[in-house]
Amino acid sequence: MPYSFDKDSEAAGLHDEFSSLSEGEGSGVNASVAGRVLLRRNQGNITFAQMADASGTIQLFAQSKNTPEYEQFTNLSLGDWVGVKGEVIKTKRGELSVRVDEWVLLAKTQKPFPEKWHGLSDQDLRYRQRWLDLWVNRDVAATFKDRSRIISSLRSYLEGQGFLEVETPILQPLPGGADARPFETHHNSLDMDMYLRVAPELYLKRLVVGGFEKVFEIGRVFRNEGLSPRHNPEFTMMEAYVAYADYHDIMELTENLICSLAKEIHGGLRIPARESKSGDEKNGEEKNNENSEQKEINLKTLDIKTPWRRATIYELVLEHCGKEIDIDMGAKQLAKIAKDLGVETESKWGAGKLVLEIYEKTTEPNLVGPVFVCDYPAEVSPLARQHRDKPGLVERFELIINGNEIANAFSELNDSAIQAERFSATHQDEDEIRFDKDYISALEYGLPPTGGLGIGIDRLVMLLTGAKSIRDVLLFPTLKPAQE
RNA sequence: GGGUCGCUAGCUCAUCAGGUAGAGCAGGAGACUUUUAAUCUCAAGGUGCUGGGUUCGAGUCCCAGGCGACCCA
Repeated sequence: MPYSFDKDSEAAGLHDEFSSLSEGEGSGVNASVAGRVLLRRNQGNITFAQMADASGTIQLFAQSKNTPEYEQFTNLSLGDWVGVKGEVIKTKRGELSVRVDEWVLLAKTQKPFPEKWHGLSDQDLRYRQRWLDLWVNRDVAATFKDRSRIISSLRSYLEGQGFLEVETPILQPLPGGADARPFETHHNSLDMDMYLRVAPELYLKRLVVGGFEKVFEIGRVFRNEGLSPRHNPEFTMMEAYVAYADYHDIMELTENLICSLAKEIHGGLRIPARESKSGDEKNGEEKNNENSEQKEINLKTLDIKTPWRRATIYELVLEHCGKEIDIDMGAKQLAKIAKDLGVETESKWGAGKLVLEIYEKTTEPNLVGPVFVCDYPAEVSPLARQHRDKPGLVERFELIINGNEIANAFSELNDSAIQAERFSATHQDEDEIRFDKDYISALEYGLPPTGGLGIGIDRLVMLLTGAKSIRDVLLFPTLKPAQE
């Protein structure tokens, strides 16, 4: 079999170029295409095959009288790779085709391809044999093309804003920057334990200390936690830091960035909307009794027109539960309010944790957004800077769109002494592994006022493509090995 | 970690109440000169996720385990 093939046309390109041919007409133009045979219909001295390449599908039209080795062509298996050269024609039934004047088998499939009509639907097999899923379920391939476009647009947007893209350590001596369980590993020749990063945050801020005023990183982070439709142990994070900026500036950056991506992917600010996970369950049952067209209508779009709402946790909780809460109330009173609202609490929790828990349990699940949820308790935000007006709070926001947490950001804490205290106050039960002396030392050299932003790329892709599970935006989601 | 559902031919699915499994497509052989999931004929294809148990007899019932999906923590 050949080592290369001289392909000059893509399936989709041929459809664009020759759509105006009329039935039975030849274009007089020769094309060479290559791809996989996905369907074959033998008809005596004539054979039709549907061939797919990365761009789409095109019909191949072979005839015994002018297709060399016609017999072998009629014996092609579904899944075989072929290269074909011939005139672009439209058949009597109006199907654009490449007439097989020359052809070559490029690779043979040794295993049967999935069924041509029902395809591959077993989720397990689809994830484990993604190479088949990509051919058989073409919308899967489309999602990953969108993912690539989103990341590429994100990168060029930030570069256009003057950001410098950097790479920081994935192997870290201390797992910092997020409250998550790390994966542990060991470096043999240094004979030291190391951790796969849970976030790049602390290194990126070191770089702002180093004078890079606008930096960002897109990279894999690892969290040793459970799997779910929204969690994978390794996922992709984008973090960006802007010197001299505060969280208000970051809200603007975030809004502009995401709108620019939505326009790139959808041509506007209407994005696919999923039914929110809570509350719709019962309605869903009623809807299921109706026909499937009704379901289609339920696939709404969400208009993310700007400006996006900015509201504090306290305003939002008041709106959704009618309860006023405040960080000044103290743990006792907040615990009582939590109890009234049916939120379970633990006695060791402080006021900040209680506020967060009340918000997360009663209010967050009902938010659709886009909304910037602002001003978290300091107690649960050890890397964010204290609020300029309100003691006990920090200048931090999370962005909710379509019921999903898309971004987390703050005015960065740049006071080394306060940061040292926060490190000590959190994770008391985990020894000193979270106390990053080296980072404190960097802060002692002076971090200018800085705004930072983190966006989970997988969730962003889910948002923009309408994917229901994170596994649908990861080519190879984490799975247990199949039984041998 | 808990609950629910699933696992039968390469793929997609059947098998009613327990009686040693059936179809479509794919793969093989053949027919057919414009098909669109082409059609038609013929033959072949199975360690029923694994391991135990109940039973004369288990894909089916029971227990344990594996993997996956969804929900909950």
